Amino acid sequence: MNYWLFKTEPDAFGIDDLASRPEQTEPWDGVRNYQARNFLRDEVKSGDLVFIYHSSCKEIGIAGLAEVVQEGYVDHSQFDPQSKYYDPKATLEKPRWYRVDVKLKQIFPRVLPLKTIKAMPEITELGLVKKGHRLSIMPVNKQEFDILLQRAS
DNA sequence: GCCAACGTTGGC
DNA sequence: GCCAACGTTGGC
Repeated sequence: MNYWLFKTEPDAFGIDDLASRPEQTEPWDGVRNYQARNFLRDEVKSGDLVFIYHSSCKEIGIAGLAEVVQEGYVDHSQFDPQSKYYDPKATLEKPRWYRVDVKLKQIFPRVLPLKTIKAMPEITELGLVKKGHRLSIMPVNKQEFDILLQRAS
């Protein structure tokens, strides 16, 4: 089992949107970054646990926990000219972009702020606190996942 | 394949 | 709105 952190902008789609339809799964689509794509296509597996991270908003930080319920499959928005995620270079034979479905597990009592995470001496490997912090899908190692989960709960 | 120019992300 | 830190594009 692997652990991940997915970013989202809550003004567009946040943890409350995940929560509003608890019986359904939500597609994590629109990821258009190759490194993140590789994770979604090859490494994110059913049953993996995912921190939901809110970015570009008032309360920046980890807002809750979700579980992967459908692992990597082709993101069809890449073929749709009407979609803002349309990619003219993608073809049905050679799709470029993939997505997964997740289901909400838990909303944390309060958002665990980025500031707090950065101040935690145990958290050194997490992509958020390292240089290349712009990736929208990033792995979290088990040790740091456990520490963050405990701190957030 | 190099790299300058340009675009995007995302915290502040 | 600023700007650092990337990622992507395209000419050569």
